[in-house]
Amino acid sequence: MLTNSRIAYHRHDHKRCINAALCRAKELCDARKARLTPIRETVLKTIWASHRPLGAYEIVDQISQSETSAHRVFPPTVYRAIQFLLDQGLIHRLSSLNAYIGCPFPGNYHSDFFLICEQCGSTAECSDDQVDHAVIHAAGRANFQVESKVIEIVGICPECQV
Amino acid sequence: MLTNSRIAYHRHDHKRCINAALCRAKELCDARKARLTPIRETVLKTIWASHRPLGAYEIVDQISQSETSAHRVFPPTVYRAIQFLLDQGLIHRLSSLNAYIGCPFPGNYHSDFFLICEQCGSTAECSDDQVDHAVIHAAGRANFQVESKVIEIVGICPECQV
DNA sequence: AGAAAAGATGTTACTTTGTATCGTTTATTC
DNA sequence: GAATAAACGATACAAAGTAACATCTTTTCT
Ligand SMILES: [Zn+2]
Ligand SMILES: [Zn+2]
Ligand SMILES: [Zn+2]
Ligand SMILES: [Zn+2]
Repeated sequence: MLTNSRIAYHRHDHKRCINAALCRAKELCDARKARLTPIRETVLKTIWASHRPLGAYEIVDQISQSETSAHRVFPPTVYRAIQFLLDQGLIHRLSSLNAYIGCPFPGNYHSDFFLICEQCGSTAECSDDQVDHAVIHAAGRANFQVESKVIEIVGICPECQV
Repeated sequence: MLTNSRIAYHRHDHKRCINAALCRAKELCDARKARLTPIRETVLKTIWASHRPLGAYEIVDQISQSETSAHRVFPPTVYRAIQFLLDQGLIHRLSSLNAYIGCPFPGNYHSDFFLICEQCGSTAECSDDQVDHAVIHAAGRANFQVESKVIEIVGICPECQV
């Protein structure tokens, strides 16, 4: 099972997460000749501010209030950056929260699911063959051909358990 | 595996689905001393008009335009009915679509997931122990304690496959 | 039966999330 | 360097969901 749960749910040097994510994003965009423009990078950095999913308008507010950005930023600008980052697989959308979170393993194709802590909000991403197989097998019994899946698990993370 | 996929994706006498759902709803609400009021029943019937998930405002429009309802119905009225039906387990919400669908097996506790056809929109509900176990097991490896899950699979239903 | 409490609905106004559109700017291509 | 494509700024709007309050209905208690 591929997961960032060991990091996401525990004390760690989060600057390294941010740096790694930004570096990897540049690499991938370079390789794909996709343009990681300043706003797109700012949005990505804002989303990576923590391991908690961030709403689009929270991103708008964060960026508008930050020192670095001279002027206010408008929703369509942020949504366009979000769309780009989704297309590049650099972030994911959590449907059950209407929020966005950075992908810890972009590039490597993975069919992922999310563990969302209802206490602290921290969210880990996982990729597990057994879950995939179970879903595809169950769908197959209904003669249903799987294209994509949304799997979002809500519960209590190791740090928040008594 | 418990599922209504045999029915939902194929020609069938859908009036029986509707009748069964309404009957079962009355039974359950009676047993629980919950009040299945006229609006609540109308909303349930409207959602059960097909096996395709229906948005809240589509429900508002359907009911407002129907002969039977004298006057226009407002969003909060519908949302309150939706909340009641969700609480009673008579319908489910599909987060990835912002839409609602009738539950084919209310009463029996089931941890369910959905197979959403991207062609025709028809959606089946499934409940499968292997999927449950795979998810709980994967979460367990991250020391994550599962409370609830959102599993929505998008793909092609048997009828829509070439 | 009648009063009081609880539950449900009607209505207005509002919040949150996400887009269509159009004009302008910046980068790429020829 | 002109033409084309891509990205951004800004306004306005659509879609999904809710807060608040008045009114009406049902249930409960005396
Ligand atoms: Zn981190
Ligand atoms: Zn937690
Ligand atoms: Zn049916
Ligand atoms: Zn179909």
